Amino acid sequence: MTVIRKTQAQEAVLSLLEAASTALSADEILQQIDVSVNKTTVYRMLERFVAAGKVHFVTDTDGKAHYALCSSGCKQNHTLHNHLHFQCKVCNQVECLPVKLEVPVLENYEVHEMQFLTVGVCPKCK
Amino acid sequence: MTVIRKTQAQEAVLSLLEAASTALSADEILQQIDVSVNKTTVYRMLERFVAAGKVHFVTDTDGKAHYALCSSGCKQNHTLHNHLHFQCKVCNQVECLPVKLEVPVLENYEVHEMQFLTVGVCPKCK
DNA sequence: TTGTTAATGCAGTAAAGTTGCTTTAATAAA
DNA sequence: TTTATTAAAGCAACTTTACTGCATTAACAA
Repeated sequence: MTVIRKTQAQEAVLSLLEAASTALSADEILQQIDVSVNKTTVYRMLERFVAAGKVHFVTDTDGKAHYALCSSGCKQNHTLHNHLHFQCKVCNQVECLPVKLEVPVLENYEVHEMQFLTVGVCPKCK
Repeated sequence: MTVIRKTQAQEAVLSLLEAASTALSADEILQQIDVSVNKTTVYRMLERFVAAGKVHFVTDTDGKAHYALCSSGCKQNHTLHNHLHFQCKVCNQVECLPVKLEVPVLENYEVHEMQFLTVGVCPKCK
């Protein structure tokens, strides 16, 4: 396994994700970050974090990916993220909800990941 | 409500979706359709079908939308599609699974839609 | 048969993300 | 502390998916 180096950019992105109350898109990260980082760098970084199991993402209905730190309970069953996400149609933010869904075993299927998304209007935007 | 007219292109897309065993992307529809239809037309058509509740879609992890006909059991609880989908990492196909997930009521959230996606390797590709 | 307007086609555009390649800098080794 | 290695960053060009505006065509109701 290749080592992940402690760079200014990576630390900045990680602390952004830590402080965030919602799952951030690459775009949101680029807007909110206080150090100068290239777009490609952010994408590659997130890719590494996901591969390392530090971060997971959900793709919203518009096809945009939103990234969030993996919490302790986040991937209980191996690397599966069986918790619910919510996408607000008004503010376009996506958040992880502390709600786990039970999924029956899918005979003959090999399941690696899960992305459970609910869509509507969040409490703030109602 | 505006009327949906019975055009050659729309009938062709609908019968493609009917015959399909997987949820089709706009691209797959364009490749498989036997009449000459413009890309934009397909997108607008699908948009209409979704608005009319005839069709639903799931966005895969890569951000691409896959469309499937709504079956009778598809939207029992109003317009929610609380069944599971499966995206195969090998053949990149997405299918509707006859598995419904129970979602607890989300206090203070207004839920309009759901997209439940599992990702891995399908029986055919194993 | 005709008028209305839903649906189509075309061209151009936009957003999200990726690729190839070079350069920089974090870290291990000397 | 210096040097070597290579992970990470930066830049520019590109791909894919999808959308927009506008002109044209063709369902279908009257």
